[in-house]
Amino acid sequence: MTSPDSPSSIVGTAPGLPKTARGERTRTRILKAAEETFGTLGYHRAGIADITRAAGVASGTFYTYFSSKEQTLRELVQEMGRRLRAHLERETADAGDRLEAEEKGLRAFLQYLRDNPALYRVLQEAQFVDESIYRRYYESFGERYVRMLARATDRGEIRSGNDEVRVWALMGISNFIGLRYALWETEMDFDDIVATVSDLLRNGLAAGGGREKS
Amino acid sequence: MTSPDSPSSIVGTAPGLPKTARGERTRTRILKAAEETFGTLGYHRAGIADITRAAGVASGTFYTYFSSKEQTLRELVQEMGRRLRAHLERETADAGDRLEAEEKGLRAFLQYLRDNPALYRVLQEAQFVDESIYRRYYESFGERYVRMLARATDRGEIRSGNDEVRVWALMGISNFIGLRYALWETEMDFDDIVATVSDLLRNGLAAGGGREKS
DNA sequence: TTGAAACCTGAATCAGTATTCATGTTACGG
DNA sequence: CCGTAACATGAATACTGATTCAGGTTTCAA
Repeated sequence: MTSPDSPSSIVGTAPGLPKTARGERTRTRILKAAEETFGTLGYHRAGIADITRAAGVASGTFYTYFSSKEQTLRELVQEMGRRLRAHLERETADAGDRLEAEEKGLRAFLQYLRDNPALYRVLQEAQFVDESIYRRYYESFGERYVRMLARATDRGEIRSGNDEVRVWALMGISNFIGLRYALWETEMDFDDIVATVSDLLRNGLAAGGGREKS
Repeated sequence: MTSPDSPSSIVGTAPGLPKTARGERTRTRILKAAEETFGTLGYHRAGIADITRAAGVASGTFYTYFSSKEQTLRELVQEMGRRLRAHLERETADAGDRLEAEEKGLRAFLQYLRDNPALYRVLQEAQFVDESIYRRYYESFGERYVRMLARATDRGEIRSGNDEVRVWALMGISNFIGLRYALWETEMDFDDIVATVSDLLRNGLAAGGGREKS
C-alpha cells in the first residue's frame, strides 16, 4: 500500500476520512465490498444493504465513510484506474520499442481484466451514472498515450500520423478484445490474440503490406 | 382474459401486437418516444411517465403494447441494430475491395451515430440490463464481419490471419472512435479520422511498414 | 346502425431502497 | 481509569416509479 492520496484533490470527498485505525480498516472493507458488489450485481441492482452485508457492517455504517452510492462509484473508478495504470506501466517498462510495448500492454491488460473483471463493469456503468468521470478516465489515459506515440515517432519507431485518433483506435481495440476474450470467452490463448493484434499494428491488413511471416 | 397469441418465434413478445391502424400508430409513437427518452435520460433515469408523456399518451397505454420497461429496451436494441446494419450495407455496397469497404463503413458509422446518438446509449446500457441481448448484437454483427474478411482473404485483398480477433479489434475501433468523434467532440473532420484509421488498417503503425505516402 | 373488440385513461397500488437518526459501543489521550 | 470523540447499529423514514385496473372512448365489420 502506498501512502493515502491527499484528500484535497478529490472534490466531493465523503463525510470525513477515518481518524483511527479501526475506521481505516472499516472504510477499506466497505470500498472493497462495493467493488465486488458493483462488479457482480451491477451498480443499479447492487443495494447499499448488499455492500454492507458483504463488508460485514451495518447499513448505516456506510454513511460514516461515504456520502452516497454515486460518490462511491466515483471513488472506485478513480482508484481502479490508478491501479490499472500502475499495472500497465510496470508491465511495459522493459519494452524495447513502442510496438513491443503495445504487445506487452495488451497482454497485461487482458491478464488484469481477467483477474479483475469488476473493472470493466464498474467503469462502463459509471459512464451512465456520471459521464464526466468516465470521460476524464479515458481522456487522461489518452493524453499519456498520445505522448508515448509522439515519442515513439521521434525515435523513428512508428510512422507519424494523427496520434490522437490512433490512440482512441488502440483503446477501442483493447476494450473490445478484453470484453470478448478476457471476460466472455476466456479459452483462447492470449498469445494468439496478442500476435494477431500485433501483426495488425505492425503491418496492417493489406496483402503484401508488411514483411511476410517467413 | 382472452386467449393470448402464443408466438413461437419471439420469446417475450408484448401483450399482443396492435390489430388496428390506430394501434399500430400508437405503438410506433411509444417506441420512438422510448428511443428518444432512453437516449437522452438513459434507461434508469427514464421513467415510463417520461416515455408516455413524450409519446402523448397516458401511462397505462404503454402496457397495451409492451409488457415491461426492460422488454422495450430489448426490442429497441434489436430494431436499432437492424437499422444500423441496413445503413452500413447500403453504404458499403459499392466498395471495390475490403479495405475500401472498411473506409466507407467507418465513415457511414460515424455519420449514423452522429445522427442517431441514442443508438450508442441504448446499446451500451442494454449490456447491464440484459447482457444476452448485447452479446447477441455483437456476436451476430461479428459473424457476418468474419465472413466478409474471409472472402476478402480469398480474393487476395488482405493477408490471412485470425479473423475473429481482427473483427473484435475492428468493432472496438469503430466503437471508440465513434464515441469520441461522433458523440463527444464532433468538430474533427471525418475525412481525417477515416484516413488515419485506413492508414492503420492498410499499413499498420511500424515505420517503413507499408508504402510511403508519396 | 350497432355491438363487441380494440384502444385509451390516469389515479391507485405496491414494492423496493437510499438515506437518516436516536441510541449503544469502542478506542485512546490525558 | 475516565471522558469524549469516533465508530457502529438497524429500525424508521421518505420517496420513487413500475405496474395494475376499473372504467370510458373509438373503430370497424357485418
